[in-house]
Amino acid sequence: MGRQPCCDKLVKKGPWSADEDKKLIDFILTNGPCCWRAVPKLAGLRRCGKSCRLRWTNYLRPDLKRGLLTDAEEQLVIDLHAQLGNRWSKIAAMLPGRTDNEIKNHWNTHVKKKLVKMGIDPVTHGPLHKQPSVSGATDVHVATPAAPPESGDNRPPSTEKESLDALLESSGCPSVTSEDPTMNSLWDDDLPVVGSPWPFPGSEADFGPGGGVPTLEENCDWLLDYQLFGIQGLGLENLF
DNA sequence: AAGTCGTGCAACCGCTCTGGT
DNA sequence: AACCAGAGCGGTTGCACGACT
Repeated sequence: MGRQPCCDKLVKKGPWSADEDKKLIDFILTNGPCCWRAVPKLAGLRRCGKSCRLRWTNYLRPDLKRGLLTDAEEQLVIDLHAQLGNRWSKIAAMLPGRTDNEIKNHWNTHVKKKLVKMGIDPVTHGPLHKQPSVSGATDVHVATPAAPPESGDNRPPSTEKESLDALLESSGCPSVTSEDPTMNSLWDDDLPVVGSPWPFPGSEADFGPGGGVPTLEENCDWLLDYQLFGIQGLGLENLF
């Protein structure tokens, strides 16, 4: 017996229209992000609940940063990937304003190639079997993996928290694994809920100008999108 | 100018995890 | 302990768009 489809076949698929976005935003702002299965029905959308959740978390969330990852962010992604493997949601949790999907895409389209070009295996972060072509190598620092990610459960070993701590310190980031609530919750597998403020101290210092949780001003692109929808005055200020 | 190719990103699919009963 | 439903995650796909020929 096959698995039951998560939603009926009448649901719309493909790109979201501005009107659908507006309905979803309107609903989430009023009711908060909960009960995703019920969201499309209550919001008047012919979409799968899953699709709504994805659209919100990857595109509509007000705390999202837009645009390419900065060098510092990319470096952190590489380091974290060396420690965590393909656990994109965990990696994304360390990069305020970035989504797992965005990081995953960036990894697959940019970083992978970059590492291969440098003769580094993007999976194990060790040297490739082929002799690395030194030409074209950049100054990207690659962490020595505490343990190569294994298929299936690639959770960090018990000493990994300490090694990541040292890693972040050495790369200019403050030690967040022991004091930082976000990092602690990360290791505790108890992440902040979507929509809650990021407890990420000194994020601008960590990620440079424009880093960290975007301010209202920094989200002007996002707000401009809303202006296009003509839905000003929805109480967005309550989200900040 | 037209066609082809490569790249980037949004979105979907299916599996796993988690909490409730 | 077993089962079920919903949520979350990671892999993959498909399309739009720009670069190149």
